[in-house]
Amino acid sequence: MPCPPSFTLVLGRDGDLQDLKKTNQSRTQRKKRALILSAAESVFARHGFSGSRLKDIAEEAGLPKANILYYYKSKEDLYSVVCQDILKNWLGAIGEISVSSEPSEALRRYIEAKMELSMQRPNASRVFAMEIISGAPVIGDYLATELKSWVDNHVLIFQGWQKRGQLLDVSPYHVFFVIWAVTQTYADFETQIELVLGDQHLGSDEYRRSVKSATQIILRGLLPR
Amino acid sequence: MPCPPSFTLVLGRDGDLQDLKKTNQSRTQRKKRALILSAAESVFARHGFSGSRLKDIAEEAGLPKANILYYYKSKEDLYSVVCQDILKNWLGAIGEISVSSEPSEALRRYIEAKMELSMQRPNASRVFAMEIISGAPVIGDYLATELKSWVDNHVLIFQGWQKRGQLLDVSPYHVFFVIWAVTQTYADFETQIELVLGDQHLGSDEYRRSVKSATQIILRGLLPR
DNA sequence: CCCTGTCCTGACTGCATATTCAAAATCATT
DNA sequence: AATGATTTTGAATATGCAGTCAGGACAGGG
Repeated sequence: MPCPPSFTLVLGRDGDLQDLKKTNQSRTQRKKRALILSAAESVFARHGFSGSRLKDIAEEAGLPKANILYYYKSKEDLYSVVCQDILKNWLGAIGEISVSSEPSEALRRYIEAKMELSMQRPNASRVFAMEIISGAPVIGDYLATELKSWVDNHVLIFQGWQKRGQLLDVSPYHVFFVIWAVTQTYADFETQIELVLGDQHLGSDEYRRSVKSATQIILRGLLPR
Repeated sequence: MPCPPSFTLVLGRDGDLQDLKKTNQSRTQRKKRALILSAAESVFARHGFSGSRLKDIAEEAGLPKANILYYYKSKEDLYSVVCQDILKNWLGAIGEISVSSEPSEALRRYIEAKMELSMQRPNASRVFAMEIISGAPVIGDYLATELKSWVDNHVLIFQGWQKRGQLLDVSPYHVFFVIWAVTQTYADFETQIELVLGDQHLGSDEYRRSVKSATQIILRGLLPR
C-alpha cells in the first residue's frame, strides 16, 4: 500500500530521527512541494480558488495532474497550505519593532519591507487578498489568533510612541490598516495601476518611485511636525 | 419564439418610442433586473466569479434559476453588468473637483464620499476588487478608457495645486492610488479588520472613527505644513 | 373566448473537472 | 538481482453546474 508523504499541515517542526538518506529524500520532496506551491500560488492569484483548475496548476508546474494529488490530498488542502505559507512568510519577514526604536526609522523600515514583499511575491499578496475578501474561510482562525496577537503587541509600542508625542494620536490599529492598505495596493491592484499609468509595466524604476511616494505620504501623515 | 428583453449592455439611453404600457412593463422589469443584480453582487462578492453558483444567486433573489437566465443570457453576462454598474456608480457619485477649490476641503470631501460609498455598498467594492486582482478580464477595456481619462483630467488639477504649493509634491497619480487603497480597504478587508479589532462588527460608531482616523492620516500626508 | 406575445419554470443535457485507482516505473537496501 | 517501498501517471469515475428547451401561465386586444 503506497503511503504518500505526510499530509499534515502542522507547523513544520522537522523530525530529528531521520538518517541522512531520508533527509535527502525529504529534500527532493521539498523541492517538488515548493514547485507545486509556487505554481499553485500563481494560478490561484489569477483565478481565485474556485476558478483555478488543477490541470492549470499541473501545467504551470510541468507535472501530470495526478502527481499533484499525490503530494496534496486535495485542491483545498493545497490552497490552504499556500495561504498559511504566505502568512507565515509575512509575519516572519517583518523585522521586530521595539519601543526604543526611533519611530520614523522603524516605520520607514517596516513600510519598505512590506513594499519589498509585495513586489517580490505579488501573487502571494493577491491570493491572500482574495481569501480575505471572500471572508477568510480558510485562514480565518489563524488570523484571529496569530495575527491578532501580533498586532496587539505592536499596538502597545505605537501607544508608547503616542504618549511621548512621537506618533500622531489616532487609533493605533488604524495605523496598521492604512499601512497595509497602501503597501498591498501596488501588488493587488497592479492591473489597475498599470492601466491608469498607461501601458508601462511597473518595472523596478517606476516601482521605486511608487515606494518613495507612498512611503512619504504615509510617514508625513503619521509623524508629528 | 420567446424573445427575452434586450440583452445589450450598452450605455442606457432609454428608448423614447415606448408607450405608457410598455414603460410600465419596463419598470417592473427593471425592478426584477435590479433585484437580480443586487443578489448577484452579494454572491459574487463572497465567492468571486467562478466560485459563484447561479443557483445561489437565484436563491438569494428568491427566484428560480431559469428565470435569471431569462433576464441575463449567461452568468458571464450578468457578471459583466454587475461590474459595469459598479464602475458607473463610482465615477458618477464622486463629485467634481475643480482647480479653484480649496485642496484640503476638496480632498476631504472626496475621501469621505469614497468612504461613504465603500460603506454603503461594500459588496460592490469587493466584486470590483476581485475583478481587478484577477487582471480585470471583463472591465479592463472600460478602465483603460473611462477611468484613465477621468484620472488624467483630475491629475491636472492636482498639478495645479502642486505648483501653488498647496499639495505635497509627489507623483500625482500616487495620490489617487493611496486614497483608493485606504478608502477601499475598509470594505474589502472588513473581515481582517474585524478579526484584528476583536469580534465587534464594524458598526457605524467604529466606522466613523475609521473614517476620521484614515482621513486624518492621508490629509496630513498630502497637505503642506 | 380565442389569439398573440411576454414571462416563467421544472426537467433535461452535456460538459468540465476534482478525485480515485490500479498498474507501471523508479529507487533503496540487502 | 530480488524485494519491498515510494513515486508516477493514464484512464476511469462521479459529481456539480451552466445553459437549453418545451411547454405552461398570464395579460391584453379583438
